[in-house]
Amino acid sequence: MSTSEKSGYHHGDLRASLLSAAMRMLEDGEPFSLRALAREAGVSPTAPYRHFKDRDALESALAAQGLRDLKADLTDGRALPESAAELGEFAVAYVEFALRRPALFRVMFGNACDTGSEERVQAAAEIHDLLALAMTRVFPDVDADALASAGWALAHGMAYLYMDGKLQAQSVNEVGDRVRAAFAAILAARAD
Amino acid sequence: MSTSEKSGYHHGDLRASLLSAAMRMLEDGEPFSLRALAREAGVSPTAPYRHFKDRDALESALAAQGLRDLKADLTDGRALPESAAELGEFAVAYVEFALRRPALFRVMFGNACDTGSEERVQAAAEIHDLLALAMTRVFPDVDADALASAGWALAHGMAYLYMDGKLQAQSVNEVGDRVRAAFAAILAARAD
DNA sequence: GCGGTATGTTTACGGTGCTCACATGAGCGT
DNA sequence: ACGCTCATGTGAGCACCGTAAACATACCGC
Repeated sequence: MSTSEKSGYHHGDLRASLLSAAMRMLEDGEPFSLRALAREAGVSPTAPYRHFKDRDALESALAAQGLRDLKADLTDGRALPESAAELGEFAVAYVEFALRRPALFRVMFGNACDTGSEERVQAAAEIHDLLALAMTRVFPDVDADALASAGWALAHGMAYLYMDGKLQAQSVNEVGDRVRAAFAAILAARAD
Repeated sequence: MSTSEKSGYHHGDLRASLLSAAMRMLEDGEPFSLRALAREAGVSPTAPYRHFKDRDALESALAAQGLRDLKADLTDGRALPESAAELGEFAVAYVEFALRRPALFRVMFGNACDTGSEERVQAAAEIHDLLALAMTRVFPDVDADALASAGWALAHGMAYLYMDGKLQAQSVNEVGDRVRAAFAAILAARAD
């Protein structure tokens, strides 16, 4: 019945077990290996290959899940931004997601994502559309593509700079403040 | 005399050979391993450990060199930006560096850089100062720290998004145009 | 019940980073 | 010129990794 059911030889729901073990390891900051996942699931080292062609395939599944989680973070309990301030909160949520689950974030964005995984490209497209929609809602007058790229890049860049320690802050709250401040500052700057 | 001098047992300038071999591999897109570097230098697999404590130490040396190269790209043959447009060119140069040498760029920025390498932290600080200086020159009226972070994050984010295929373009020139457009768009957007 | 197939196992290969004990030889003080 | 020392390079070996091929099991439709 449940995923914890074990019938001896057959695991029952190995694919899901592998994914959730991988997710847990990513969030615990442990590096994960296919063999470690197999160990965790109590299964032989090569069993994962029955469910994933190779490591990349498993990572793509993780990435897709992560992208869906990120989208949920950005939409649940929050209306689409209507003002610059709300847009800033959007960015804060984006960066906080990255800082809360940095290893997952790297898996989600940190490679060329060569269209191999259908669910992954779709999840990525949804994020892209969501961000573009948010930007154009708030600033309908400006070149939509360029502005959407700029907004995404700003949040994405701050996420990476804090994840990688190039920018530093005492707490997650402080990071949030800095992200808000950065958004406000660049919107206040006038290109004359 | 030159570094190609070999006296049999002793290599002569192994440290430099390892670094330049690693740099070449990074730029050729090959993944590099300490053992591969040793092979390249015609030396035993463990010889590199006489010059680098571990892989991270070697990567830190590469990162430091990369950061110096990036700084040179941003300063040589270019005055410090005086206008928003020149600031955009600054960002374009930053992104083009990342796209020209993506693997190196990841080594430079893609980890927590735990202050282990003196030359690395200094090189990183110089980049940081340079970018902050550029931003505050152009926009002296706005919160300097926040604006510097925003400008850096914008360029950094665009670099990553294009490197990782989340944004796409036909050519490097087109990427440059998009970066300029993104800068222009966000500077044109008004927080009301 | 039977057979095909999805799933898991075993064994094996070549690669990795890294450690430790050992070999070499360049440079220095005498 | 001699001999020591110590930086540099070697070799064997460990524990891992991703992946492939051949084999074992047991679930499911006929």
